[in-house]
Amino acid sequence: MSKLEQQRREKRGQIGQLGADPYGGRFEGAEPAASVRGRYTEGQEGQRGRCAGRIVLLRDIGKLIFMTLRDSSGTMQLGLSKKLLAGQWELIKKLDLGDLVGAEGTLGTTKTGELTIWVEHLTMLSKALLPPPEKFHGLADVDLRYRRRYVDLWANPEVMERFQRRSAMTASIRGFLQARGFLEVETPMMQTVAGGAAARPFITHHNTLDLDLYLRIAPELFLKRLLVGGMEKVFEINRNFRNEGLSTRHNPEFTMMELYQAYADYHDMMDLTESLIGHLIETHCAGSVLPFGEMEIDFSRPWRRARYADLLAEYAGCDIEDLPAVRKKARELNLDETGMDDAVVINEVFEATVESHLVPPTFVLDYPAALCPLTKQSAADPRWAERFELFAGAMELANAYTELNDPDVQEANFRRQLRGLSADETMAKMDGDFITALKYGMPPAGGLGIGIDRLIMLLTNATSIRDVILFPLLKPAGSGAGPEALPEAAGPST
RNA sequence: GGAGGCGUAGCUCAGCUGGUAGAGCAACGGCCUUUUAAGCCGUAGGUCCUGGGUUCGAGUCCCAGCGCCUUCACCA
Repeated sequence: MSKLEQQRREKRGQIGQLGADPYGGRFEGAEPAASVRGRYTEGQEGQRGRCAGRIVLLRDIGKLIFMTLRDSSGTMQLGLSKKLLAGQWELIKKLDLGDLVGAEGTLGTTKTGELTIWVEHLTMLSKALLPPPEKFHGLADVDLRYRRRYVDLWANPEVMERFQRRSAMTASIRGFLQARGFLEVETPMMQTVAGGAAARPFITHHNTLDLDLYLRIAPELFLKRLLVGGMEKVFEINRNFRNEGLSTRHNPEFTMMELYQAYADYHDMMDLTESLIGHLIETHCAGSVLPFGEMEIDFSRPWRRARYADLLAEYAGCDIEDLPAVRKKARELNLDETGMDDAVVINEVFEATVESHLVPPTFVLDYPAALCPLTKQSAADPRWAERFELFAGAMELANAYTELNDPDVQEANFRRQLRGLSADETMAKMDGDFITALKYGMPPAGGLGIGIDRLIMLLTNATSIRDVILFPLLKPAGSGAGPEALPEAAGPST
């Protein structure tokens, strides 16, 4: 145990001896600091304030102490005068940076104009045994910030603000969809067949049933069962799990919004996507041109809609129908195209040449049908699937299509995908019950998936997905994980 | 998994061609009733990520490992 912690433990004991509970209790009627600030009228006598929060700055001038209290809304200065608080002065002298306190008193300003609660009674709410990070630089070590997000959130106020904005934005998404008649549902996260996307799943096990289960990689096949069941507009916002590499754009568990609308198609989904994200930007962002790292992204509507084949011609310089030319381009890009399906080669070239250019929001539409086993082919030209992906900031943000509702074509697509692939790489595993559902008749429908974490990244200018996920996946730290590792505290599981 | 970078006091960081470990903040003692990164005087605080090796001598050089960051690979 560090010396600093020992000192704080001693103070905790002394606070108890002074008759105060170092861990406090119910503290009624605390008002957010920002709200007090908002209602304060200068010069008007008799205004009172009652706040609770963490001591983040402490200036002890002897018989007068100033503290800066932080709550989730902002900060409030406390002025503690020995004259006003003679009965509590010994207790007040035991307070440390990081402690949680409540305070009530009259509001006023200091001669430098800072709004201050001139405290008449102070309540001890919780003793911090560990010292907070440095007051000016905050917690800067990236590893520590993720591992101890509970410190990061108040040591770096912009972190708190970003997650508050994330919460407000997801609330807006729900409101937007509910206002349009979409029903929010929850479908299984543990599935016996991990379908609806091409990704390696996590495997878990149910003991009583002695059953291996997969954490879902997508909710798609269950949401479409609900279309069969008669829910005409459904959505789900929830976690997907993909057992793949980590990057600034990938976390193994991530939040996806998927929605399905009966009797619609991918053009409807494009319009819906544009108005949903446009609405979020209008509601939660300053203007429609947003900074993103080194980039600036102009979200002014309407957004560009470009055909996949046209973008390939524009940036790769080859005709999607001219397969030898596409393969030649692949070799120029150092892609090993031997043994690859034509459609896969095309997509590799697309990803290598086009995606990095898609900084302004761009709908890429009409994908090669072979890449889209769950998508309805274009009636006009079956080589293309009625699918789009939305890119912004050179990042894939959304994926949508006109849903395939022919059970026989769906089953054939599943079988084709299963062929020649190893079990853990299977692009879409056969889901017999899903085929059964389709045989009862699924309405023609448009479906849309939006990666919520990536959307929040773009709208809050976070270039790493870890900055929009409260607890991103990290390897367990070694012995240096924390001085507070308490192996003896591992009690029985609950 | 490959490549590059980083790991030093509770926190933020210095530490040169190898020569007994440094600062600021935080802490402790003292002074101070309008400070706001408060100020002044004094004191204390180290598994230099871990383990090997080279050397008279390693925070520094070499090897291996661990963790994080970036990037590539993987990735509907």
